[in-house]
Amino acid sequence: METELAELVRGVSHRLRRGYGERFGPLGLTPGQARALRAIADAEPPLRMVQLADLLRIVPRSVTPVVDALEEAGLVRREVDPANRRSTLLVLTPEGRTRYEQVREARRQAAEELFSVLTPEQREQLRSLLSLVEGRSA
Amino acid sequence: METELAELVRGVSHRLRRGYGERFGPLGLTPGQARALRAIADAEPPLRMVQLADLLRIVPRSVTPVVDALEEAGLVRREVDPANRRSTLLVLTPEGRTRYEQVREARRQAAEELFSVLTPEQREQLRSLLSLVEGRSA
DNA sequence: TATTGTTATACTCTATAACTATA
DNA sequence: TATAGTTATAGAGTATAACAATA
Repeated sequence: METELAELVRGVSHRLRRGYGERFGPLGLTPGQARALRAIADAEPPLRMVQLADLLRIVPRSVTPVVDALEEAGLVRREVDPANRRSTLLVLTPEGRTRYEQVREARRQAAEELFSVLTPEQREQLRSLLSLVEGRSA
Repeated sequence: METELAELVRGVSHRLRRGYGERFGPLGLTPGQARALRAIADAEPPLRMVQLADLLRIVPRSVTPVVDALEEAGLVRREVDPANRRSTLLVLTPEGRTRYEQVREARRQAAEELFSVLTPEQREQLRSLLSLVEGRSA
């Protein structure tokens, strides 16, 4: 019973990831990079590396190559925090802003495709149940 | 809206995988190996490599290292299919059977821990909704 | 010619440990 | 001494391409 639930979660997550991969590929981004770009774009004021790690729930070391890729692609700039020279601020470039809009649309399409079989009420139900499992307020 | 759903699925799946990893570690298995062991143990008659790949929804090439690990651990034996010498049959050893029982209990515990916040009715609801998304009969 | 499985290789995501610069 | 980030390294999971053996 619980086992089957677990397998279903795994399956849906797998499909989701695959859908993202296919849609982000043409944008030159992996799902992880797209996710980081989104976090950086939504942040105000600019994020530091540790904060991004927290948001993505990965260790700071694992953030480095992700930001490296975004920086090489010209989407994000690293800036030294004037207030604390140990810290790095992550600033979106104009190209980054444009790409982010495309990422957002790609995400929307992938999620829409996957969850299109559900009615709005069912989606809300699913969202509520998963929120409970995630331990956030439903 | 759909985006948030997607993020929730991702988070729950991540927790699930982490829970499995912690519990399978002492058994000397990665989550992927445990999953393959389960498929092999449940199969009757014995699976061939391609069939296992199909069940796990990965390409045959990716099955090879998983089965390598299970065979090195003495849990599974590769046998040439007498009916088709190109094929490899995957046979569980007695140790494999024992380990599989432990894996099953570990899985059960991990899933129970994660979904314990839900009532039985809510679990059934969640299972039903995810089944719809997975495109199987709810 | 098609199928089964493997060798070789590579990429994504994530982790731990040790180090540098700064506080 | 503690914090922010990096270099170095590793392991899990997955993929494509080329190939051998068999059908």
